[in-house]
Amino acid sequence: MRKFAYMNSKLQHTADQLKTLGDPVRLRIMHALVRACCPVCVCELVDALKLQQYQVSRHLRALKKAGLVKTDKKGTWVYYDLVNSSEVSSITRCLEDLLQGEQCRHDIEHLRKRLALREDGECVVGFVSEEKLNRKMAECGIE
Amino acid sequence: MRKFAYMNSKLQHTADQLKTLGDPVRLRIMHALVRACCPVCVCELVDALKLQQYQVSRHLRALKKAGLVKTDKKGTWVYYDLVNSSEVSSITRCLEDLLQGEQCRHDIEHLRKRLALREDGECVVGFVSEEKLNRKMAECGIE
DNA sequence: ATACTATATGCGCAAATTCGCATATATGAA
DNA sequence: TTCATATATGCGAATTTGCGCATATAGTAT
Repeated sequence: MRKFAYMNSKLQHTADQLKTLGDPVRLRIMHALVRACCPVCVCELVDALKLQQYQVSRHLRALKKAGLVKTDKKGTWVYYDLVNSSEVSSITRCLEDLLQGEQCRHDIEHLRKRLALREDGECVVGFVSEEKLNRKMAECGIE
Repeated sequence: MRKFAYMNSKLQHTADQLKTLGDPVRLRIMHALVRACCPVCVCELVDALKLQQYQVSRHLRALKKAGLVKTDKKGTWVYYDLVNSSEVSSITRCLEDLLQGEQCRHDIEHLRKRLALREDGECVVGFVSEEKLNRKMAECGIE
């Protein structure tokens, strides 16, 4: 970002947030967090979105810098969640409108399977293969 | 924008729109259009936002490319207005939330004065000085 | 201590964006 | 035609961004 007269103003802050959202991967991450309705850790997002770990990590950092997500570290795992503010709520409401329909359906489906691997609501495995995911789902009798 | 596997998808389209909005000047333009509740021409925006003509023109082009605004040419004047779609409505609703309060208040105030110079709802002057604007407002007994 | 795993980040390159300046285009008037 | 005005845009330099690769950091377990 360049220097503007109104740098650091709320207007600039809002612009930064929207600009940060202006990326397909970050939209997918935000959408996943909205739909998950709970904090999600990096490895779960990596599996759900089928991206490289460094990609997810870096995009999450951008979202955090923009004040859109917050972190909660639990041991080795870092859980990301939407910031709880009227500002971010307005944005996520808009995203739900814009991303409705078929968009990101695969992400949400994969995320659902991945979250099923949790124990006591906590992530207990790292990056996981597609096969393991499906095996686990079969075991649980889920779909 | 770079090439993605999902280039040209609706997801990319949404990302493009949000990215386009991720600029203070473009936010001010969008906000002005929302508040104006009517098509506004370039010279009116230039006066309202106190920016260079080429700046406003180029930002408007970006907004148009992103499918956020549309144009209606009447003689030399080109009127810009918000695109009428559920998509854009969702976005403008969000912007109203995010930009509420003191933000862009000056823009709206200036725009109001500038629109008072219209005759029969049409723009009849080009770029106008601050003094002329205030004189006209005084004549009209407005404010 | 070592090994393993989850997450974060430094580096470098290529592509994209922004901005100011100048100028082009287009419409209307004299 | 010529002039004036409203709008759009080509150019080039500086900045920013996204990505891949490799690696660093940090927590856990043995």
